[in-house]
Amino acid sequence: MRERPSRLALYTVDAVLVTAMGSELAILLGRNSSDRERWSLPWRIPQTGETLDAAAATTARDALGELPSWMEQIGAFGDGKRHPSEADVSVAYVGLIPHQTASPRDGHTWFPVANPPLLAPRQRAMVDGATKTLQSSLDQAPIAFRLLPATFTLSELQQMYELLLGKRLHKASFRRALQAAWLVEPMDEWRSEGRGRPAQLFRYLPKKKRRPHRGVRFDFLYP
Amino acid sequence: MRERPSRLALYTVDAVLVTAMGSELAILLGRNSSDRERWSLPWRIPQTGETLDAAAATTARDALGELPSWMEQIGAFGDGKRHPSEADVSVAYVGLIPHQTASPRDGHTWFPVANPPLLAPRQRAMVDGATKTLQSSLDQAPIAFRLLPATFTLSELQQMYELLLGKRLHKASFRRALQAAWLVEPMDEWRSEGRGRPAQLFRYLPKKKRRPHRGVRFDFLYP
DNA sequence: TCAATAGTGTCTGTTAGACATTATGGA
DNA sequence: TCCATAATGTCTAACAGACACTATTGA
Repeated sequence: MRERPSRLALYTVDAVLVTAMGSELAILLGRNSSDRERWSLPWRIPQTGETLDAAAATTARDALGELPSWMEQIGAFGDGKRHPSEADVSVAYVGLIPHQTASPRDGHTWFPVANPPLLAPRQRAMVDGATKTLQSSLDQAPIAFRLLPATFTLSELQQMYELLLGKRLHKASFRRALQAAWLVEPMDEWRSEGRGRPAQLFRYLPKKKRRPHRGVRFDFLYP
Repeated sequence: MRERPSRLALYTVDAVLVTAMGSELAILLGRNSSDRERWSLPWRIPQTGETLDAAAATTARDALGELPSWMEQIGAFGDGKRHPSEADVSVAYVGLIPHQTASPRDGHTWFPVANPPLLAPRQRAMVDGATKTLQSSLDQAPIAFRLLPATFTLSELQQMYELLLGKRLHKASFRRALQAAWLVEPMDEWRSEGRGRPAQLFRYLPKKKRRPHRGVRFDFLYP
């Protein structure tokens, strides 16, 4: 059984590890150390001198056995909600796991992000924050690419975007925008998936390009 | 002199308070408590039971005498860099101050954000994070409006956007997009600024509108 | 052959930016 | 009057979405 956290630890680092399973996103949960009936996000009390980013990476590796293909801090959570540790504050990270190749360590399982088991309120907030972070940085960082294997079809890429955005996208528009962005390179491979014409495989290989200049957006509804 | 932080405090809450002074952004700094020759961001050790948001608000009020018109958490900073307190980690917030009406408390002064005095490395990173946060949520939240007084001209609003974005904007396009967003209401007042035709005053009053549906963007250059 | 999916060409309505023009005050 | 700024109308190129069509496989 995991050792009880020291009373001196006033903050933890928690990881929301996300992968795509079929047509939905999944997060990795482990058995709660104090109550084996319940589940919790992987977390860790940083060693002295350990950076936050390093602690998050270690947390992910301890739970998964491998490092996420992409990690980013979500923020600090601590609005009086309960946490498996006795820490006042938890610094949350979101991490992406490319395929579902990784075999979680003992006691860890993937759960659908839309329908997780009961979590401590603060961890519940972190999961919500993770999906929000992924959506909002979807067009600023290669989130979808980091959730896919090294080679993929354009339909798979579009489905990943649709999964992350929670809405359908227009096929021709999607491919036009993708081509203009110089992000993928076609391979000399095709993949046949049941019936229908086989799809060409691509890999993520961003090339130099001019910064897209967009106009101002006023996308907020209310204060 | 400010009391020395307790050795038990493992994290602080720091506030990056931003206002617009003329043609540049400014941040509020106070004298460092241990070395009066140096400057630092306002910060605070949260009381037990105090939420992070509440601690950030209190930090701002203690330094300014008033609450910011908008606050948001930037994230947790702690990559081994030094901080005026002995905390391992600092949770940073950015706050907006509408005009420069507020008179900072003793020992506090506004500094240009582009050219601040020497800061502790971790606080320097928080200031950079603050401008990045403002830029990236500029089209998701009424940042520019919260930096302006209650009534303003459209030129002032555009100049605020240009200041935050660091680039010039097209006047006609800016006003078209603004009108389509139903965010401002014209007043029955005009203001004459030196020569030229007087400008009509507006106030921020967002109205119901349909969510704008945008296509996918691939705005990142490299991994 | 039909069904299903990949991939592309064309059209159209919307929009961002360029440009020009009018409006209205102060010097 | 001239000049500076506000405010707006028109044109054009770019682009997003709709639609239709071709291409290529398995059943």
